[in-house]
Amino acid sequence: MDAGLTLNSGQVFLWHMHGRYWYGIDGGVVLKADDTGIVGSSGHTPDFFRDADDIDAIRARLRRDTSLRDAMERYPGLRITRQDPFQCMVSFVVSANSNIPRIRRNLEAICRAFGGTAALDGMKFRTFPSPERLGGAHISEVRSCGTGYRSPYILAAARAVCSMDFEHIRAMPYREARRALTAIPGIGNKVADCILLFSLDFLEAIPLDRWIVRALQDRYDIGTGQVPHTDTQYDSVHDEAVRRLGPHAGYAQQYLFRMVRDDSGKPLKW
DNA sequence: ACCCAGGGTCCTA
DNA sequence: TAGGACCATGGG
Repeated sequence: MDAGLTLNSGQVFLWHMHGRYWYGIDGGVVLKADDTGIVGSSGHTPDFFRDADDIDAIRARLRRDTSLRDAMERYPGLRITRQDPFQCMVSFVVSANSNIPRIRRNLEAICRAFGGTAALDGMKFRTFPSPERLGGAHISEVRSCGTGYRSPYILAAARAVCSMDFEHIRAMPYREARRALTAIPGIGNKVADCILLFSLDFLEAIPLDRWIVRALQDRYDIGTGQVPHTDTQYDSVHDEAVRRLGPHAGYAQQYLFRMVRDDSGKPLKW
């Protein structure tokens, strides 16, 4: 497992290197990681790097595809993360039409304004706020985190989560789970797929952003290369991609995303 | 002064 | 159901 690669692949935004370890916020706790996995925590220790997945079997299945074989050879240590669902939800609401350095700044501001504190290895951190704390904030307080027109969506998400059970969604069929999330204002299909893939164990979720839809068109002749604009278009592209890439298409998506970003001249920059 | 950023929503035909 | 405008903000 390559922690640096995984933590800098557009899945998480609140991780930093201190010394020879990575430290990151995952909900109410601080996690410590290296290439062996999670090696410390201020609280509980989740399966953040999805060690329970049979990664060899997943990679063997994906290797049947030429593009993915290339991507997996370039990024052998890349993994999907299993994040705190509420933090993941807010992260990708914030990500809409933004860029990674700014998403990171916005989320750090949210932790600073509303989050709790935790300590690990003698360092102090601000953790991610609870849904109740963030949902109880005033819109102007959220706006001061630099989140612009997404600010009311952040509040809507936090308040929705207060009367919602992520475990209930985790147990639903994929399409139904995605539907439950897109019922929340500010969460469309792409953001819902990020939440499902990165925090709720839906490995068939494929976040269809501008980069992935281009890659699916270029490499597989799936879709038009334009970002899907309606549910019908999104489902059509998603269904065809899963048919082509299999039930772990979410992993495939992450290898492709990393590769096309690196090859674009606009590599992921932290 | 432009254009773009891991989009979503609302309006129109 | 498909196409367009608009949305705040910061960087190149």
